[in-house]
Amino acid sequence: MFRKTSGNFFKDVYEVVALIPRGRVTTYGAIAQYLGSKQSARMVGWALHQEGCKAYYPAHRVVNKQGLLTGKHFFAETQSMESLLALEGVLVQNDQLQNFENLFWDPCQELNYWPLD
DNA sequence: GACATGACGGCAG
DNA sequence: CCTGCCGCCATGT
Repeated sequence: MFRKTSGNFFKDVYEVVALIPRGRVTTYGAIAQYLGSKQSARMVGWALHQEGCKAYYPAHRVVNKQGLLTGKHFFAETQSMESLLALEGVLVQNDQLQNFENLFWDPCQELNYWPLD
């Protein structure tokens, strides 16, 4: 289940993102850590770029460690991250998540799995 | 097959 | 406090 990166990195990212509860958000680093490679946060963002812009899954719930919407630029204006998040009750101001630490959803914690690290 | 790049993050200077 | 570099993995040229 917790298979490491074996070409399924995208799949794993997709899987984790899909598990993000509505109205909550997570970070690239958190997902990367959950996948066992906390240092490959870049890959997470890259993975989202592959399928994220298609709006097939809530990529808008994934932000950077600062709670900043770094990827909003890749969303269509009609479905901007801010709007989508706002619909879920998540307040965003100037690309910055409000009350971010309270909305933060850590897969390692919520999924009851802690990497051996 | 090699080099450059990307929605990041942590640490060093 | 701010700037810069390295690491990580997969994709594109």
